Amino acid sequence: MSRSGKLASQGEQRENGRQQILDVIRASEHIARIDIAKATGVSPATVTALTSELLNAGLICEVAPEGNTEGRRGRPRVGLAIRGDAHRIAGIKVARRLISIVITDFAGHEIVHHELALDTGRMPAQVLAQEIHRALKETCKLGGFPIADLSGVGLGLAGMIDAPRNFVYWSSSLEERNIHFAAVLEEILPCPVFLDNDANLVAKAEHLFGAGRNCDNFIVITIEHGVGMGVVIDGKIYRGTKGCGTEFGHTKVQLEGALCQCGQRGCLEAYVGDYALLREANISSGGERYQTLASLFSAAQKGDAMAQSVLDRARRMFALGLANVVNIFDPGKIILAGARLSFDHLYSDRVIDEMQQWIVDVDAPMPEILVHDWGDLMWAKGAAAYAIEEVSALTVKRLAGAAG
Amino acid sequence: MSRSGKLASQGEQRENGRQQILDVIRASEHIARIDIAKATGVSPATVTALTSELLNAGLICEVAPEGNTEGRRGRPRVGLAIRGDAHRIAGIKVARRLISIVITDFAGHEIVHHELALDTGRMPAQVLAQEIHRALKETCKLGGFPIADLSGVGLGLAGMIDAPRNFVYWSSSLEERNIHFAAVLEEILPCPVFLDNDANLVAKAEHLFGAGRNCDNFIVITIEHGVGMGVVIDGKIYRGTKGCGTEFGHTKVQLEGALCQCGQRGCLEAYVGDYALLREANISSGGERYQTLASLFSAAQKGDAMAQSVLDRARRMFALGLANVVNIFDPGKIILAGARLSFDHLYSDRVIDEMQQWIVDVDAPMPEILVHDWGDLMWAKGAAAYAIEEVSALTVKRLAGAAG
DNA sequence: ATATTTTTTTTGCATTTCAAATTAAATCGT
DNA sequence: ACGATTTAATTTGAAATGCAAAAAAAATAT
Repeated sequence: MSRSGKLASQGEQRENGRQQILDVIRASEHIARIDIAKATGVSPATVTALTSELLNAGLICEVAPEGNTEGRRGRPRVGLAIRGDAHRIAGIKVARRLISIVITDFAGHEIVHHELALDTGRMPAQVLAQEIHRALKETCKLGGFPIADLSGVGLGLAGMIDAPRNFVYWSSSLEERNIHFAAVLEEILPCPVFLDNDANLVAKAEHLFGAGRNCDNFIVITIEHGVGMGVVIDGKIYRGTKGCGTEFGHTKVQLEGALCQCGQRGCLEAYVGDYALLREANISSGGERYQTLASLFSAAQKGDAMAQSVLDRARRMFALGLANVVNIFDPGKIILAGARLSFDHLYSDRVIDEMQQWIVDVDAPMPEILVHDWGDLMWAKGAAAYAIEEVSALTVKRLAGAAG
Repeated sequence: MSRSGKLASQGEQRENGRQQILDVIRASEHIARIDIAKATGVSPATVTALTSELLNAGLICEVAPEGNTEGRRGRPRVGLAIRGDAHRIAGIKVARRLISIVITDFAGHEIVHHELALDTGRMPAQVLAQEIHRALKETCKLGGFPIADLSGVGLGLAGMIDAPRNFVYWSSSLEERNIHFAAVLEEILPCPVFLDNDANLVAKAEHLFGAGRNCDNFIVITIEHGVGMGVVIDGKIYRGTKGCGTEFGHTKVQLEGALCQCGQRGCLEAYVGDYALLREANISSGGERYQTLASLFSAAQKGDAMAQSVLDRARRMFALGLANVVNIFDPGKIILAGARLSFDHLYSDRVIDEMQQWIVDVDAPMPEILVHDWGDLMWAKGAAAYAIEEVSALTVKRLAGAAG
């Protein structure tokens, strides 16, 4: 039922207002109170009241008015911005044999980053927690502040994760299944830990700081070892009922198709993932000719028909998967995120053309499709973005409790 | 951004409260004020205030307290229910050569229904509007009241429809493309018209009156001539950015696959739709052996290997499509809606088993999958459900404007 | 009859938002 | 230079709204 909002009790309402204004400020670097009022529909009087609370709490600060201050009549507008010093936030991504960490301020600006090799890919929760703790301490040392300064840690793991519950169904980095890993970490870290699937984290980062900044309905496709998807609907990550969300990489694109690393058959990932490409190419060539994607690409460019056909199939399968996503979600925007190198073969005009041909046709423009190349720290930054949002919410909530 | 609600201005807030309470009452036939308070978290004082407004407006009425009134101490609870007399609502479904109409009261109880043949399947908007007007007048006559008594009309069309804008991109019943068909109808009808895709309407009906009554996250799959899907997320129909939503039937399940009536290849519908089954069976048997689905089914039951294989493939494709929906949406419940007969072959333990095998695995229960057989009037009832909800919202909004 | 229990309504208060008025801080015009 | 004008931010006062607590209502239990 319920077409629009619920009735909110006074406290909640105020909390919502504060959070909403904080969000608007974060979405635009600098913004004057009058523009906050216009953007939110809240009256200027209320904006003044709410922003002064946020100022008091130290979450935002006044800055010089934006750009063309000259030539404007009237009282000059005062810019408001997130106060970076308010909090230090860590974002952590645990990959197969690597921990990447970014520490940012509350405005999302990077303070320091660090990477650390892991001996093994999969380990017990206690051990991984210790490794993370160690890596985090090292990173803080690099930044020149104690670990106790951190207000929150965001952590991205590959696997099936119920983020609202901070619960890991399964992760390729952990030996245990069904474990509250955030709780394990919180025992040795001095601040709250927020856990999520890595594709969702990238979506969060795009929404807070990236190509989705002024868009509340979009989809992020991540291509790394596997294929992931993060779905933002009405400004929120869509996670489904179990909280573990949207398994684009394991949607089936072929009945009884290729074997996937998840053990099932016909998964999209089993056609477009890097391991899948190499496997297919080596089977077709009857040997171990290709050790890296790069060698496969160059063979194709040199005209090797077999290499071309392997990449070709991957491209078409990817276009098909994307078309299905468009047919099902009708998103406003699709962001392909990842290290450009690893999916150059999957992003070309031919993919777009093929995809278009499979999209149910209406007389309306196709969703915008764009590539956002973040580099190696993409995942860690996403984790930081998530933690920033959660710490924001916590702080605002605490504000609501304390101040009147 | 914005994790939870927005700040609502006073009027909106009250409107939300009224709407929320009306929704709770509708969801439970009878309910006492104290239980509304418990269900919504609103204080009893406010529930009294809001319900008295709704009573004054004539939208709800007091009824005898529910069941076991004996043996309970204390002041007896007074049941509240939707006042059926408040409005008369029509739900209309235009199928290929048939208009079905249901007229219900405001509580969703059927008053009268009627069906009318159409000479042609596709026609100009003006002509279809006249036909609908005529059919509606006849139906009202059957019910013994003038057409002017109607407060709202819900209309379901097959095709691509942007419901919030009441806009038809394309419909198999209309010659025109890109037309505001609701506006055409409203010129000759005495009440507002609400237009939607038929699968969404069924989802709305399930949510208001059916198997989704106490569930805010579920998916409805409809199987008729084609295959449709309605997605309910957080209690609202998900429609995507163009408003034309979720084209499950045209997701691609096979690269370069079977030809679909939409002109594209590999659509799910082209494997499981009734026309697709007959086509495939007749091609395989090299003739025109099967005129109806029933004959194909009976051939399969008698052991005809070819017929079995056609049905078998449909079943597996359907399981694959369902699995993808589960992998992508992770819904709490899946409702297969339609005339049972037409998809008995698609609903069996084997489908569930195959589907399960393709669902990404977590240690959590599968979504509940259930069949809801509505009979022929399913679509029209769905249209009525939609109109009831919209008329509710309009009335509550008007209340907010008028009363204080 | 009186006490007890439970639901509903009333009362009074605290909060909150907004419109309108006011103040603040700049440029424009002469 | 100095008032007029313009625009932004703040203050003020009024209206609304939701809730806790108290009161009233309506039943059963003793």
